[in-house]
Order: sequence, then C-alpha cells, then structure tokens
Amino acid sequence: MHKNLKKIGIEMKLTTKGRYAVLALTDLALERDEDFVKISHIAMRQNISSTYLEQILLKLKRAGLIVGVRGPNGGYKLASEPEKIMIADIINIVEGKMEAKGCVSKSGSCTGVSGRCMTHDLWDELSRHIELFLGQISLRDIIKGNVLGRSSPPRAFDY
Amino acid sequence: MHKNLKKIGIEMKLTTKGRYAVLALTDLALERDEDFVKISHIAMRQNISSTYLEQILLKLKRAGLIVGVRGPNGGYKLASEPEKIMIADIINIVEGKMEAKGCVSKSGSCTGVSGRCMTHDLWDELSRHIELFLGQISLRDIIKGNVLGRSSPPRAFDY
DNA sequence: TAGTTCTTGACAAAAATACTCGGAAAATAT
DNA sequence: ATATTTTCCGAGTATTTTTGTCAAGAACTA
Ligand code: FES
Ligand code: FES
Repeated sequence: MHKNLKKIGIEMKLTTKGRYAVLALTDLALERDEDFVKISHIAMRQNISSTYLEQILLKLKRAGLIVGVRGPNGGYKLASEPEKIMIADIINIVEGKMEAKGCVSKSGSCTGVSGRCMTHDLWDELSRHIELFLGQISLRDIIKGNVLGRSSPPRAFDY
Repeated sequence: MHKNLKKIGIEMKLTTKGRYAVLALTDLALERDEDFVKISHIAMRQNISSTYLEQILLKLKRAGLIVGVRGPNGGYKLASEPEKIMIADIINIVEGKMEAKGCVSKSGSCTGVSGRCMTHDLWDELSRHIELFLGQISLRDIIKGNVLGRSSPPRAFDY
C-alpha cells in the first residue's frame, strides 16, 4: 500500500544536473575552435561548481558525447558536430534514462485489474511528447537561438 | 556561487502528488453519479494513502476544482463537468505553480551579462510546450481514453 | 447526542539531489 | 626523472524535496 508509486518518474526527468549538462555543452559548442576546454573554465564561465561539473562531464564522456584528455592543455571537446548532438541525448545521459516505462508493470499495482490505470496513457504520451521535443533540438539550435517557435513534428494520426 | 540554480525547476513539475491528484479526480469523474465520494473510498480504490490524499484533495478544494461536504454521506465531488477540468490545472494546483519563470531573474546570475543564459529560451519553450499539452487534455479525455495520438495545437509560425 | 467525514497545521521519515573530498592515472613540460 | 597540470574515479556528506503521519477541530447527519 502506498509504496507502489514511489519510484515512478516521468521518462524525462529534469534537474539542475541536466541543465548544467546542457549549459556546459553549449559552452563547449561555442568554444569549438580552442582545441580543449578545461572543466574549470566552463565552471567559471557558467558559474557552476567545478567538482560537480566533473561528475557530469564524466558521464557525458563515457557516453561518447564528448572526449577528454588529461594533463596540461587538456580538457574536453565535443565528440561531434553541434548539430548532431540533441538535447534529449544529453539529458538522458546525465539524468539517467528512466527504468523502462517507469510505472506499474513490476508491482502490478496502480489500480487493480487491467494492469494499467486510467492515467497511464497520459503520462506515457506526455513523456513521448517531451522526448520528441527535446530530441528535435540540437546544440547548434541553441547557440543559434533557433529554439523559439518550434512546433512538434507532424503526427500520422489526429483527431 | 553554485547556489543560484538551486531552486530552478521546470514550470510543470511532476511528482506522485500530481499523479495522485489526477488519478483521484479521474476516479471522481467516473463516480459522478454518486453524489459524494469519500476520501477513503478513493484512497482504497486507487491504492493511495488516505491521509496523504486528504492533503491533496484539500488543495484542489481550496482552488475550487472540487467541493467537499462533511459528515455522514459527505465526501468530494467535482465542481464542474469533467470536460472543463484540464490536467494542467490539476497539476499546477497540487504541485504549486512554479515561481514565475523560475530561473535567473531574481539573482541575476546564471551566466553573466545579458541576464539570460543561452539555454534560457530552451527551458522556457519546453515548459510552454508541456503546459500546452496538458492544458489541452481534460478529465473527460482520460476516462474516454482520448489521450493517445493527440498532437500539439497548431502554431502561428514555423520553420 | 453520537458518529461520521472533511479541515487544518505541524511534524517526521524517507528519498532524491546537489555537492565535496581524497587520491590515482595520464599527459606534458622542465 | 620529477613536478605540474588536468582528467578520472569512487565514495561520502549535506541539503532539499517528497512523501507521509498525527492529533485535534469543525461541520454535518441521524
Ligand atoms: S501509471 Fe498507473 S498503470 Fe501506468
Ligand atoms: S535559465 Fe539561465 S537565464 Fe534563464
């Protein structure tokens, strides 16, 4: 009882971690000429705790979004073109992709019989919506200011 | 330093509280014939802690979304037709509408000079997107299963 | 009156988030 | 070689948010 909805989360969680990540990568996208950018520089420019930022960038590096080299003149660099890096990817990596659909499946609860409650589809559709939106916007769009006025992609069916 | 982004949140926060609220109101919308539905019944049917649900329903009542009467045969009832109650309203009420735009404005930080950082518009647009989506779906849509395949409202401008 | 049921606020437990720390591994420069 | 710079890595702590409980009160009905 009342323990079953505990870990349910919307597919696309958004905390400062995700925001820091996008902010840092945006910074990286702007500084693309300098070969490698140091954590401390990003942290200072974007006003983020540099030790915290380490964690975040590390994840992004492990995921292959950025490359890092150590030692003097080291730092981080985008692994690919800014237009190829989508915001949804960044966030999914640092926030941790939610455990497959999130909700009821495992405990079999969340209102009785049919396995899924009346609101299931709603949250599902909402997640999909967000993911689509953020999956459509790249780092390049951000540094170019091409974010406003973006509509959802056309859908096959409609009411 | 690094204390400024702390309370920033996406405009539309979503926790179990919001989910419980929608679930409870959906239940209420289904039971519209019975004059008043008791907290304990909703809690049992939807498998929610009834003392916790009290808090949630109270907020919704104060906001005027539902009406409650005490005493025997008392309980809660929707204040208006299910098609007039939008999911966005429900969530905004119980989760607490984020403090106007959330981000930088107050502390003047979040990257330097221009007042707004490069990612500002992104989060702003995302919030708007979510709000539009959930503001479009009513309780009636949920109990009718009219949620899937809903597209975003048409936009005036597009790229 | 007695019993029911919402109302209210304050409080406590648990979880998630934000952030720190200490050191190891690589690369470079001297 | 050695010192220095910087990323890498695991673990730990502190803070905030979320989730839930409790106890007492107010309105309503029979
Ligand atoms: S959210 Fe209730 S079953 Fe998926
Ligand atoms: S989010 Fe950085 S300025 Fe609004």
